[in-house]
Amino acid sequence: MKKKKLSIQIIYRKLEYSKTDMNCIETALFICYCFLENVYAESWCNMSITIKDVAKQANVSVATVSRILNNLPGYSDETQQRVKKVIKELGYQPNAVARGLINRKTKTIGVLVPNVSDLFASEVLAGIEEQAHEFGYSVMICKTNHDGKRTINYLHALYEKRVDGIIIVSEFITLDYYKAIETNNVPVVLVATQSDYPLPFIKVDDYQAAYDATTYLVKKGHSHIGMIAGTKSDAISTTPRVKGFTDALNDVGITVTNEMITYGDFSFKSGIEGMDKLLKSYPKVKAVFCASDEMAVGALSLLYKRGIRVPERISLIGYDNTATAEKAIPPLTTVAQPLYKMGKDSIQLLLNPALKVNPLYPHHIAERDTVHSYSE
Amino acid sequence: MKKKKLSIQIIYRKLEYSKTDMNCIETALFICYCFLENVYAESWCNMSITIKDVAKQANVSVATVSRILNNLPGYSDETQQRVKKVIKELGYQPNAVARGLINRKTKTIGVLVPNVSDLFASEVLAGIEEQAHEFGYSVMICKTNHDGKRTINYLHALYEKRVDGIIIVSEFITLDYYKAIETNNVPVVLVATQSDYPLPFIKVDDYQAAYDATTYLVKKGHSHIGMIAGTKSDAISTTPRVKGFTDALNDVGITVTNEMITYGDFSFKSGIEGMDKLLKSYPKVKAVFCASDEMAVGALSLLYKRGIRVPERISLIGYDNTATAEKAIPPLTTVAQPLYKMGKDSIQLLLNPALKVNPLYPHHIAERDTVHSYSE
DNA sequence: TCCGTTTGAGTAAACGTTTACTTAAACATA
DNA sequence: TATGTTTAAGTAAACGTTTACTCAAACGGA
Repeated sequence: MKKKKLSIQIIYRKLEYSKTDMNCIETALFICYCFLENVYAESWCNMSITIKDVAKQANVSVATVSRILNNLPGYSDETQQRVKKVIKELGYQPNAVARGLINRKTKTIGVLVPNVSDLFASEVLAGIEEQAHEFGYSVMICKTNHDGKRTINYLHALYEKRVDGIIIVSEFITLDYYKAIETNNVPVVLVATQSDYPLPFIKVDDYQAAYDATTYLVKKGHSHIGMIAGTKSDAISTTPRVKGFTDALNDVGITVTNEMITYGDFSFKSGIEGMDKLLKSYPKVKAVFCASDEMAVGALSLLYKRGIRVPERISLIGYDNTATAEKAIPPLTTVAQPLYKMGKDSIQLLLNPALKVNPLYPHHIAERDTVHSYSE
Repeated sequence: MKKKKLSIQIIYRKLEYSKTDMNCIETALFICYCFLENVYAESWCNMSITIKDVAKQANVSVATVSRILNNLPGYSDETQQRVKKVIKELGYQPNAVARGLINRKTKTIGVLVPNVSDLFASEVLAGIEEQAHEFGYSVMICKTNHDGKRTINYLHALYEKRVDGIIIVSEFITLDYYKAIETNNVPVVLVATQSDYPLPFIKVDDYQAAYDATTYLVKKGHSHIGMIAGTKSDAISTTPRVKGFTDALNDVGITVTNEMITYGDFSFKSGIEGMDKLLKSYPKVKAVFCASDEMAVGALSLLYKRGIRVPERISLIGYDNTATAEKAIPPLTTVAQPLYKMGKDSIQLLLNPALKVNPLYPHHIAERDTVHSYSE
């Protein structure tokens, strides 16, 4: 224990600095104690075992230990054995923070996602996590709640933490976001969204998928088809789907009117409301294309409550093929997106930008029991 | 561009080192180029703006800049203004890695969770993320898949990354895990699980909750009650619930036999199978207590397929009150756990271990439409 | 034998912060 | 006028790695 007189000035500074510490009161008291006892002890810092300790114990330089840890050449078998033994004995764990500082690589990637607790996002997330783990990366999640300010904050936090890449799921890229992305040159990949700014992305062809879903209904003999679309202002997930729906019907000679489309926000609740509105605005409706499984299940719920049989009276087709779809009663026919795979692949693309893949992922219709067929 | 002759030795070493690099081929080629051109350029390291640049630009020392950044005293208003202006102009972003190295705090916490894509875990996760964000922490997710080896790997990875705390959700703590937890002195909080090892936790009283759910059915006039339990070996989530179920029936004079209980794994599919088995082993069954909402929905599905009306013929009560419950048809009566709040509070407990809260969180029965009442 | 290469190391300078300690000037008090 | 305190800084040493460069010994070929 080193002894040293602490001057008033130093005590003052110490107290000021200690304010930034979480356990400020304890620290302050400890410092006061040190002052009174005229003792300056560094005993409160609990050092963990570093590469230096290993080096000392094994009688080699830190460079050698580092080389052994990183499988670089430059040591004899004997040295290696000795060092590895010491590492095990001391229970040495390398400090990834120090490593990150010098390597400028943190082996960490950040994920921005509107919501963690919905099945769409969490399925993508599961894929992301899986692939990241396989590549030895950790993933930081940031729940944006579709809040612009929050998103920008997260973006900055991720840059400060020096993540090696960022994945943005289902989020519209504003100019602000893009500016932040552009200035920090950290790779970004978009999943289930797309931007006019030049950013790599992975998503399904929403227009085509909507077109196909609608055509599917037509092929099953439907002609009075309505749509419960997503958030009206959403240029990524609503506009193309509405257009796909409209075009598909136009192409078979059906004119789409306003009464046939209602807008929600992709949620269960908005599915209930949307179905209710649709029933009023378009009473002849026999089949409904819902822009999300959640809304489809909401619709299902309302129809059940009203005693309207699905698919006998009204057919329903969803979008996403989340876990909800197969668990619905009756099981929901829906447009399937390969969410898990999209998540996995986004990591691949992020870590290997050279990899030029087709950003448009294949969709298909998962046929279950909510679409009635008149065709045979 | 500095010029310098590269010796063969150095080239050799450089090439060896570059193997550790992701883009090894490019690096190697670049080095070869340098060799051929007899040029040694450091141009490939893209430096970002550091505190030194700010200091230089503002004509102060780095210490002053640091103090300003951290709101510590020791500078005039004028200096502060000048420095802040420079910070903005240069777009300086502090390096959290360097900060973490010296502070031994990374403002990051790790979350171990069996699965990200189920509603139970993701609801807890949402709470965790929310509270962490409010406290200025980032969260790293680790999907364990209930795999012991993978979990240990994650634990080590988190320690290497020097997270400030770890939250473990729904995972049984093996001796191995505990050893890892014990040696690294990083705080840990358990959510929706519990251990014989002395670790703080937050969960619902499973025994009592199961007891209450069963009693609820009894009070509604049921006497032929079955149970679809979880994984048989699960001492945390199955044993107490089975015991609660058994005790509740015993207490009203009903003897519980093996045929009245079937075991699954909490999943939708196992709910289907469980219901099927139960129907055979205990044909008189009129009400079923399911140990998860997923299984309850599975049961619902099977009953629907068989044309068995819920709740008229068979009543169902679930467990968890995940989002599935309210979206089921009919909406599922279930035992509600405050998952989101448990997630939020786990962060509070982690960051403030002094906080001595009751680890047993309140449950209640969310009454919906799957339990028939004979009582009036 | 001489010279170039390989092997098995070591030394020390980064990486970008924070902060302990120092210092000079200004201010306050007796 | 001394003396002590406060203010507004600066200097330099950490933090725990990686790695550029150095070096001596061993080796190999002509």
